Amino acid sequence: MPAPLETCLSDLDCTASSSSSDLSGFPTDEEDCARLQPQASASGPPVPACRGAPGIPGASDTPRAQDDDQERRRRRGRARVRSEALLHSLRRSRRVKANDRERNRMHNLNAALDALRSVLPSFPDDTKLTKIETLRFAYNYIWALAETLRLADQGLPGASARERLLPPQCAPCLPGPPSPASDAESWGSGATASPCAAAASPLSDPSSPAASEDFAYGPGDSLFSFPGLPKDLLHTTPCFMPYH
DNA sequence: TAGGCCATCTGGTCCT
DNA sequence: AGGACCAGATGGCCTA
Repeated sequence: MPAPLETCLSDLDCTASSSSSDLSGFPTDEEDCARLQPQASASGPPVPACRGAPGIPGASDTPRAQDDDQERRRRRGRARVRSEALLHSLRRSRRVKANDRERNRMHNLNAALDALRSVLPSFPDDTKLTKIETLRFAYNYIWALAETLRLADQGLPGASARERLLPPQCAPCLPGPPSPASDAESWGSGATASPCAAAASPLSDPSSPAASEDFAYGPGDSLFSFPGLPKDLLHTTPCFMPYH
């Protein structure tokens, strides 16, 4: 949305240039004051003395004096425009700097999100998790990995903990190292694309993120999106749920 | 065309 | 004072 900024800056440039450069050939305000009000400069700063010019006795008595009066008024106007432009310019430059920092900050934040996406199970090339999906997915992914470790530590006999933890159709949902081919298929871009969405399992662990009101099970469409997801729907996706 | 997502700008607030 | 952080506003792009 560069237009407003550019417009603003160009406006500023116009204002600043028209006020700081002497287009009409008149001297600066300070010069005006020093020259036109020598009696005032002795008792105070030139500019305030100039502001008081209309109150000077006999200032508008003659046509010549009236011209001078008008001229002073014009110069005061130009001085005010100049000082306002200066202030505006200062604020403007600070704003531009702040905008730049903010942009950079958001870029860093996005880079961090990209880094997070890169360590999550991969998706088809043309699907990119949104920011909120990335965060929710990461939360659940971490929870699932931790749960896997926890149950594995309990020393389940026979099949591996991974196989014990998940129904066969959900095994791909807990990937080891991200494998684009298989994980892309298993995660898919929507709930219906994932085999995990087909099976049902009771939600038995209240500490599961799946039990939280604010988290989804993973990426994709309706099944994965909170809030407002019906509780019974929450219980239909076994992925990342404790499974016994 | 409506809705979702995103980038950017902006002003306010807090912190150093 | 200046920077970081935050939330609201706005407009562009994309998709169903």
